[in-house]
Amino acid sequence: MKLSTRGQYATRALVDLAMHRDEAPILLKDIARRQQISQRYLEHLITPLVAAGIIVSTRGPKGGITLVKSPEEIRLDEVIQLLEGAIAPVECINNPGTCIRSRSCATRDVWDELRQTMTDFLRSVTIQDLMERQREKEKSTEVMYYI
Amino acid sequence: MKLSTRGQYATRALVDLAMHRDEAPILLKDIARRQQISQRYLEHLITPLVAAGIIVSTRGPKGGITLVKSPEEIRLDEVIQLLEGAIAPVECINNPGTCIRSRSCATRDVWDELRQTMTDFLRSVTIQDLMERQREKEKSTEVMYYI
DNA sequence: ACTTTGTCGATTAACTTAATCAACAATAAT
DNA sequence: ATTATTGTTGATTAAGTTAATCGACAAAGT
Repeated sequence: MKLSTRGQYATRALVDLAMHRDEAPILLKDIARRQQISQRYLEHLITPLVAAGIIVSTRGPKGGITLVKSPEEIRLDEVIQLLEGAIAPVECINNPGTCIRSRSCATRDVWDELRQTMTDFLRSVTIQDLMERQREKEKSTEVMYYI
Repeated sequence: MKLSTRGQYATRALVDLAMHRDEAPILLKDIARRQQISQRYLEHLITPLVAAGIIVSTRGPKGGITLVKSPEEIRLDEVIQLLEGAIAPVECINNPGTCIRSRSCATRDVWDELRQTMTDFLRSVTIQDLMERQREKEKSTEVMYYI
């Protein structure tokens, strides 16, 4: 019951992008360094975000990627769905055909309710929320050092 | 973000066991046939359930497995945890040491809230609930045939 | 031209999953 | 006692997935 690194990294990349929005476009290299993600790997995670119109990329010197959808409109369920495919705790939720028991299976109904619960939660969190939480965390850390 | 077949099959096996409780002990062979699970595979899935005291097994003729914990006391979060390990959408939830960002990572906090949301939902569902839902489904199916 | 920066498809090593198999242990029936 | 039945356990394996990495390429600014 794990999220792959694709969803995790893409989320971190988007928060990073939101936090440095005033310096856009941002280099993949910088996101990779700050978020400790392999740049080669990150390149592949960016593609679906561009395709979905969440970010745009510009090549060449002074290029990089830029957040175009506003952070409060980017919800985690969308990010996860884009990077990992449909949220579904079991295969038969998306493809009922893969199991002949689908129509009459009570456990399947419960997995579908679990899917709904997870989706509802993820939909309630935006990149804006994550950015604010991160700012808050960093502020606390400063205070900690101060003490 | 998938449950493995271990959790799915074990859940189905427990519901099957609850539905045939009056005929206990139940043969693994029969559960495997009714639930369309490989018997060889199922053998491995019942071990943790025995270890947790949810079922007991008796060998030899007239043997099989018997539910000893009552169905309304068996919660799905326990079943999933036993078969798949701790519920955690990302590795750093259980092992904060695997990622040095753990202490200062806002996304990690959100994954932990997701874990809590999932756990709460799974804890709210018991094998008894699933058994009743299954009975209800089978009743509806009969009516369907009737029409 | 040349450098910078993103894009894309192919490949790969490591890991996980979902089984399967064989040898074994316990128990009931005869 | 012997035999048939039933669960137990550890080893093995084929297939699939994950998390990268690599190289060749395309676009854009200087």
